[in-house]
Amino acid sequence: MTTVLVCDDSPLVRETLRRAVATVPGVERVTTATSGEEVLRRWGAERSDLVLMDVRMPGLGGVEAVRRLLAGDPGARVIMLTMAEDLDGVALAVAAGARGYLHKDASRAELRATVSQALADPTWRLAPRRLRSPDMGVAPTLTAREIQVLEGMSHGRSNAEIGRELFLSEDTVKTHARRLFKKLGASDRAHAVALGFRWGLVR
Amino acid sequence: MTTVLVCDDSPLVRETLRRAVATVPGVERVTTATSGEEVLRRWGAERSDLVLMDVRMPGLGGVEAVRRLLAGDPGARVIMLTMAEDLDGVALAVAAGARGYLHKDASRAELRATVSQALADPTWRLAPRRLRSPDMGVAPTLTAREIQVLEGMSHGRSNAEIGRELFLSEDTVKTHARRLFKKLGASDRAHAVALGFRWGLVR
DNA sequence: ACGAGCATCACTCGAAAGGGTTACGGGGGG
DNA sequence: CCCCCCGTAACCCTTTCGAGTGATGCTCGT
Repeated sequence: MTTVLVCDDSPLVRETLRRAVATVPGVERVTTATSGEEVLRRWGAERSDLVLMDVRMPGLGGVEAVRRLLAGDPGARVIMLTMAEDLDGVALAVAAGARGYLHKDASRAELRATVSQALADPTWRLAPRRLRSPDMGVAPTLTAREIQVLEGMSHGRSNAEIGRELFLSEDTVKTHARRLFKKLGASDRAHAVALGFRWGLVR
Repeated sequence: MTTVLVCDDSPLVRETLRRAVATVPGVERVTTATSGEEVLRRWGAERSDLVLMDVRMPGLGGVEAVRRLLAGDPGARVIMLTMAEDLDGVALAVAAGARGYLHKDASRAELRATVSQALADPTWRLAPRRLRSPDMGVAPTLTAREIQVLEGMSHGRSNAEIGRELFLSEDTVKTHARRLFKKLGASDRAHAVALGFRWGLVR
């Protein structure tokens, strides 16, 4: 039973993809999920032969979802979907183990061809593109506090202001900041905010 | 001839929307565009009664597109489309003159109802939500240089590094930075990068 | 021809940020 | 039980930012 799982937070997009994938020869079942969390939750019970997942999703981003999925099941095949030229996100997802990516921009035919090929060849894999950092399998798993600090930064608040807001000392905020910089590989707060957006950690 | 213009950079989404809108009673023609630039370019030749436009588009963001469209034709009716909870973007778009917004998240029925209502009542307008800044009609029209500087920031580069990259003195970069901060209403580079992402100015 | 806006650069100054390091209590996993 | 990670906090020290101000040249539109 060849099953493909489509994961996208928008019902409109999800439905379109579901219908398109259903027409691929050999595909017998197309299931859908609305979030990375849902995919992970259901993976134990029902695995799929191929997962199409949006890079950009609220909550757990697509990149992080792939990472966790592959951590639990290294054999899972995932193709990332991307709206625009979200090269960073895609590169990171591929580095995290996604087999390839598709512009939603792709024509229906292109989409079907890619799905078809990925299903036919279990080892199929897009030639890795410019992956900025070779050891980029590491997860930017930020803690709750770190995300709060990152959000504060994305709203233009200084460390002192973030501290007041979260009832922390400025020094503590700086510690969280330093740690999240290291996790994200950011050189400063502006970079961290940018990476936060690209990873889907903040909006 | 009641015409609705659908603008989204993704063909898949665009087609889905086009088909959905076409089923709304009273709609006689649905045209599509793939970018804000295209909408503006074609507006002089062929106006539409209603525009559905994605907030998040490469190039000219949806927000800026609305602003420019309304600057040229204050009577234009625009409904913004948003993927996720891009509240900032939506708020800014509404402040810029969009009549309302739709989660792509919305059901087909909801979409049709909204389009129908907007067409029926030319004065229809969503109750303005939390618009963070009341005087937010101002455009974040960044110059090419300013965007280059903003992009540099989003890649974690210091002013000096951006200067070297663009063959400018650090002081010049700082001038561009200060100006773009003012335009965006940003308090620092991290905030500017965040706003850049929300406005769709950088990726 | 004039002003507006853009791009360029310089100088000062105070306020942040960021790196390094240390520390302590708590929770969870091996 | 011990170690690692998280959250909290502090200290030092250097670098960078960001605001303010002023100045010149260019181009475009009126």
